[in-house]
Order: sequence, then structure tokens, then C-alpha cells
Amino acid sequence: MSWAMMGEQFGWGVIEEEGWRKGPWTAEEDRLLIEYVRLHGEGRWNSVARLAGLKRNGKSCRLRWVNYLRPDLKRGQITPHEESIILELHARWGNRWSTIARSLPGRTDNEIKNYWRTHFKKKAKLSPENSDQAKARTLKRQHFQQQLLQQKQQQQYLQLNESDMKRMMSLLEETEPKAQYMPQLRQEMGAATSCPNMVEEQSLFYPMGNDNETSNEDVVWDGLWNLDDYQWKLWCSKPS
DNA sequence: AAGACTCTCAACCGCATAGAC
DNA sequence: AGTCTATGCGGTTGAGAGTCT
Repeated sequence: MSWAMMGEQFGWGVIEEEGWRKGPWTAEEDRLLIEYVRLHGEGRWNSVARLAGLKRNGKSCRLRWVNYLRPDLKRGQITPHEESIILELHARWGNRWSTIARSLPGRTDNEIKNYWRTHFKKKAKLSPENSDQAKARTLKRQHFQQQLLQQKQQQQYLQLNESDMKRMMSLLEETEPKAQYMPQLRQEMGAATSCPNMVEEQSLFYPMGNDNETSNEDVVWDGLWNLDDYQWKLWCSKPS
């Protein structure tokens, strides 16, 4: 039995001077936190200790929720598509992990930060050649995806209409029913209001000229940008 | 088999910022 | 305007698991 398991079993944990618990979370603490969020919603983390009976400070509760308990978290390995997005956005924004995480639904800044450290930072340090190869692979993949998307775009861009968007939505629903993909798309489908973040990200691959004008099409392409590999293949293979 | 080493990731820390008062 | 508090972010640490020698 590991120390963590024993700690969980016997309710161990470091108690700070102020009385806050530290260290690994127990299943019971998780349960209390989930229940708290269910009842009170996210935020006001400093109230958790008082309202949920947790001996954890607000920061610890927030972190546990954001990085581990949130229901919309995507488990499992970072996909090649996500990896290419991380590379691209890191090249653009540097270590702004939370900003990068916003482009990867279900992934946390912590997760991306860890992924970057283990997969890229070290490689770059130890072997520039390998890193170059990795970058070349990534660029190749991005180029391929870009070509596909541009083909699709050429065929469809001018004809994008409500049915396209409905198709997009149904694809997302059937491939990832639980995920909160593209909340802005969900909100703005009918409204055709602006979505500034989207335009910025889209311009990575598709400089469209007029950045001030964001339409439904923009939102849809942002959705494509956020597709994972499986969804991507489905999107490319589906007849329009 | 066992110790050394590496990888992964949850969690903490310190700092910055926003908002309330 | 200044102070306090809550929250968010990026850097770092450390434990556990896996792999190598």
C-alpha cells in the first residue's frame, strides 16, 4: 500500500499552523468539494472551508477543482492535433499556459505546462536536432491539415450556411456529447455576434484580412480549430 | 533483485491583478 | 488613494510508477 493510499485510508495529511490541510486530496475531500460546487457553483473558494467542512484553503480547493474534478476535463493523452496546437500557440504566446489552455477544451494550464516541460523543453535542451525533427513533423502535419482545411474552405466557405453549422454542431454532439466544446459557438450560433479571440487564433492559419468583422463562419472555423483528431477525421470525411 | 535514473503529474508557492471597501 | 481580500497564473517541487543497468 502506498503512502498516499494509506494517507487516504487513514485520513492523514499535513496540517499547517493555520489549521489547513495540505498534500494529496482524499476521496472524501473530493466528494465534499464536488458537492460544494454543485450547490454553490464555482468561485468564492475561501468559503469552501466554512460551507463544505473542508480543511483546505481556497487556493487549494480551486486548484483541485480546476485541474482534477471539473466534469468537462478531457482525460487521456494529448493527441497529435492538440500537440500541434500547443506548439503553435507556444511559439506565438510563450509560457502563457492559461491562454493556450483556452484553445484546448478540456485541458488545463497545468496539464499543458507539464506536457510542454516533459516533451519539448527537455528535448530542445538536450538535442536541438531532435527538436528540429519534431518541429518539422509538426509543421508537416499542420501543413497537411491546412491543405485539407483550405480545400474544404474553398469548397464551402462562401456557401456556409445554417445547415453547415447544424452539421458541425451535430458532429460535436455525437463525438463528444459531454464536452463543452465551443461555448461561444453554442451561444452565438443564432446571434452572429463577434468573437475576438477566435479571429486572433484563426489568423494563425487563415489570415482573412478584415479582423474586425467576425461572422458565423469565423465561429465555425474556430470550432474546426478545436476539433481533436477523431473529430477532425470525421469532419473531413463527412459529406457536406 | 535492487538500486539508479527518468518520467509524469498533482499540488504548492509566490507574485500579480482585480475588485470591494 | 490606499488597503485588504480573493482569485488567477506561472514556476517549482516531490512522490509514485516505470525503465534501465
